[in-house]
Amino acid sequence: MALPREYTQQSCSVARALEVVGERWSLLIVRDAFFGVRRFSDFSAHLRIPRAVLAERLDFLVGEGVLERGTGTRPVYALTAKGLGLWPVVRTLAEWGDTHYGPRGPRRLFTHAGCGGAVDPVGSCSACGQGVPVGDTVMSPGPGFEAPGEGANAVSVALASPHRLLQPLR
Amino acid sequence: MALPREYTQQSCSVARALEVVGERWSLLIVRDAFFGVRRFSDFSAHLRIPRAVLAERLDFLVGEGVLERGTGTRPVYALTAKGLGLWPVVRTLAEWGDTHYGPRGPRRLFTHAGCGGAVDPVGSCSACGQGVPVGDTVMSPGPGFEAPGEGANAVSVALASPHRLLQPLR
DNA sequence: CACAATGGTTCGGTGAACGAACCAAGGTGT
DNA sequence: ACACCTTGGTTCGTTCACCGAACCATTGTG
Repeated sequence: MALPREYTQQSCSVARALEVVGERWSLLIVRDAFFGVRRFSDFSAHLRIPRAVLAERLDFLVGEGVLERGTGTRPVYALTAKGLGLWPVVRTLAEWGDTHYGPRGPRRLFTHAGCGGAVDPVGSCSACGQGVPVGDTVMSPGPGFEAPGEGANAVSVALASPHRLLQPLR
Repeated sequence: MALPREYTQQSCSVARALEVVGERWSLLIVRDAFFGVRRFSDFSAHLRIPRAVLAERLDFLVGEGVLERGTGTRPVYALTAKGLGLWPVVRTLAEWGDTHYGPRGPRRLFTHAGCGGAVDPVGSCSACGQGVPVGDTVMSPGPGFEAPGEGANAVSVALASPHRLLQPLR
């Protein structure tokens, strides 16, 4: 009963959510999916995560309806509508991390693709006041961003330039 | 180097944040701190967490400046300003959990202590439009709330009625 | 056709989480 | 003042999650 992902005694939505995304690596996989990572090998290369763990996590997230897997032997993984709902979680975590562990300011900036205004964690544009869908959000390197070094993987390199969220990397 | 809480290869604020709060039980401890839980035994009773794990987590969160510990052999634990910054994370997680794993609607409602308006995950009051500090937020049972059963611990019982966030339970 | 890329799966080792037991100090009641 | 209870831990042996290395089958490319 006391399975490592579960919080069986908790009658609480935070616990229910953590049962899905609270395991080690899960939220980083979800984050990468928002950034447009789609392929097993790209998740693996970017996250430097053991392949067995990645496979298990992807399976589980697909099973919970957070991600969906394309067909074939070379499937792509994409966030479902349910998975898209995790953006405020990812974003608020990033903001907190930036504030307290980002000495040079935010690593990523998020702007509205249409008007260029800053998009807040729950998706409002500071310039035009509209709710901005995740897919209309452009992510750019911020002042705290560390450029990929020599020999960095292709995903890190691709994510080092402005890029729409959810846009597949390839 | 590949310590279980760390994500050493990640140049990312989400990863930095998860290094602090991403371990099993940490975010639930933080959640409970928002609810006003202050004592070791109360965290232990409410979370049903192994005591060694709780002690280690509290130590770590204190070390990271998320919580502070009072003096004496019976210390109270309270969120620091840094810890308070995690409220949007906790709240957005709860919202996502409510949406997808709460068949009867939200388990908790959050209202502005002054005017009674609904408070959104980043702290805006829907009635008066003001930013609402966490401590001015009243948490009440919502439609999806499950009342504590027979023999439930005192913390669950205390949290079953409307209560200001951060207000110590005792 | 040969080789590389891809998406896994298996395996043994290490460490985290677990429940049970123990312990020292402080608090409370008689 | 003393005995007992409560509190906040700490220790310990067991189980399992995560890890890195190795292996493998299928597909894609030159």
